[in-house]
Amino acid sequence: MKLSQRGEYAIQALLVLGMNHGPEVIRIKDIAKQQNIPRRFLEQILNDLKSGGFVQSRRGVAGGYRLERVPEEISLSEIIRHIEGPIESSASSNIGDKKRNLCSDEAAKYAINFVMQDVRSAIVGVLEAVTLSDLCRRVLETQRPIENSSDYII
Amino acid sequence: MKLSQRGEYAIQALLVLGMNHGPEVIRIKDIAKQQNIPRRFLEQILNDLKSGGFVQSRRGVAGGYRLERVPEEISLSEIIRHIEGPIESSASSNIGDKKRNLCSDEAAKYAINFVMQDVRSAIVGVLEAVTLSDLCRRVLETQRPIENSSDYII
DNA sequence: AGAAACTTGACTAAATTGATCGAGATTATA
DNA sequence: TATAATCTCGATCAATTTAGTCAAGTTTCT
Repeated sequence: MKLSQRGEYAIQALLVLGMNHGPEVIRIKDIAKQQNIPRRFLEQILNDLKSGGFVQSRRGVAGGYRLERVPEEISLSEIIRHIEGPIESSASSNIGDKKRNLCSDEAAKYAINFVMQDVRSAIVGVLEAVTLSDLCRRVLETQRPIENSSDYII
Repeated sequence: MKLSQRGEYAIQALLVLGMNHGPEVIRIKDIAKQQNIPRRFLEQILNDLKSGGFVQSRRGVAGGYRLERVPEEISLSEIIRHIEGPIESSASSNIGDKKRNLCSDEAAKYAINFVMQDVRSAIVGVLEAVTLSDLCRRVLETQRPIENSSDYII
């Protein structure tokens, strides 16, 4: 399971918007600079996120982007599903559930697909449980240095 | 998580060898025909599986392939890891565990990567638990029709 | 009016994937 | 020993996907 560059950029951008969640918008340029994402590419991605209902945009001079929903209600699975395409489905063959009279390659594919469904469920299970807000919290923890103990203040 | 064609073919081929596990070898040609896999492509794949220690080969007129290990001891995770490359790793960035003084794009990537590690663990967890022999059993169940009940025998 | 920003759709380049091919090496067997 | 059948190895090719760029447009603030 590898996240595409596009997917990673999308989450990074949402993370920036999540960290600065509020009424004001943030410019593409600033997100691109802060996260080191090619600006033109990011334009595409944000546009895509907009059509997915994740962000709102404002045009014109004071324009930019903001989240359309609160970070607590955006799960990673939604984001990835929208950017990378459906995680589940991709049922390699369109063998329904008949489970009978399959020639041997169909039988093999069916068995393989069965396991892959379990894999996909496991993936979704993890991603479903993580929200944008969870990610933001983790970023905060990461960025904020020690500051809690063992600093000798005379 | 999508299995590449190559990966699916590899498992199909191993499945054929697993279903016919024994001292005799099976020809590429037959596997290709039975599973409807392009022969030349399958040659590549079986060669790769050989270098991975999954199958043995015999050259010459009565040549072919057989499993190198018993199907009970070959897990899907091993197969996929060998064919598709490492599932875990792929740590997008080489940020160790320092977790301090990261600029904001590194902090974001770090947080994302953290979740993706969970995803990979979940994937491996599922695949680790399924052996080639499990898959063979499922194929048998699929292929063998009803025959157990509700067939009125006068 | 003009500058700053998002919007849209086409376009290109590089990487990956799926597949094919030819020539070689090995081995049973007639 | 000749030969046909089979695996082996490396190159090559075409299609697809991915990453990224660009130009021309629309909107909005001042």
